[in-house]
Amino acid sequence: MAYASPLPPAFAALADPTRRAVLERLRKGSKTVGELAAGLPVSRPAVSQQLKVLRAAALVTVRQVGTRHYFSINPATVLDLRAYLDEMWHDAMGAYAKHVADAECQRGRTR
Amino acid sequence: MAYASPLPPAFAALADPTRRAVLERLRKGSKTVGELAAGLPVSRPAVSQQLKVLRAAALVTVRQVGTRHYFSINPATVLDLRAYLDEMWHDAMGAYAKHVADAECQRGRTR
DNA sequence: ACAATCCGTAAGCTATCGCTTACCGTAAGC
DNA sequence: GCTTACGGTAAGCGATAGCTTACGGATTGT
Repeated sequence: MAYASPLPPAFAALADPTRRAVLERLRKGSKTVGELAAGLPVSRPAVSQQLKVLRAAALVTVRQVGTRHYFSINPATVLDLRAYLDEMWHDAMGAYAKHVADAECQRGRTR
Repeated sequence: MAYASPLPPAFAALADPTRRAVLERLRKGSKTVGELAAGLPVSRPAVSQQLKVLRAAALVTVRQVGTRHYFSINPATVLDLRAYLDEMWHDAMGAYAKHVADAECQRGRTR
């Protein structure tokens, strides 16, 4: 519990291919806006806008050095998303086990 | 590795609030379309369309009994998403550690 | 055979998303 | 002080997402 508030924007942020491509390029370390845009098929302002979304979702953080803005992945939010999916997986497995058990019980009764 | 192909639609599917609400109601066990729609602020066809998206993303499975369609969470895909985020978290932590080490080295050199 | 239940699909509309171009502010270098 | 590099923001546009209503197909029960 207590994962309600900040996660929806994070999941929404992960929906866009460009944003996922940005995150992929940040996995190995921080990069500037220009560096990111150079390796992507969209313009620099587009990357800047997507970084704004990623920052609002707390998926990345910025570190400014002169005029350069170095963006990095925020591991905490990634961990929160992972935990949310972990709980969902756990619940789904539990529900599946219960379903199988019920079916087994049903077979026993009608045997 | 090997998580490239099916995950993008799954992440995109998790972006919509209605679809996340559907998944939330499936955590405790399978439900029919009508049952899901009854607890949501949208129409039944809307739920049906969202279930189609979730099914295409392999996030849910269907089990048909007569005219009823029981939907359940597909734990395998949830696990795949979790693993992807796990790797991303791991890489991001590694990059951060390397960054800290470099900064430390830099301080030592200029001291 | 007929009525009722359950659900998927088609058509259409509105809102939002993501991109581009153009512009402006800020910090470093000569 | 002026120029150059770097990047955030505004305006505008085309494409897409998600919803609604209306319809049709399939199964169950009488």
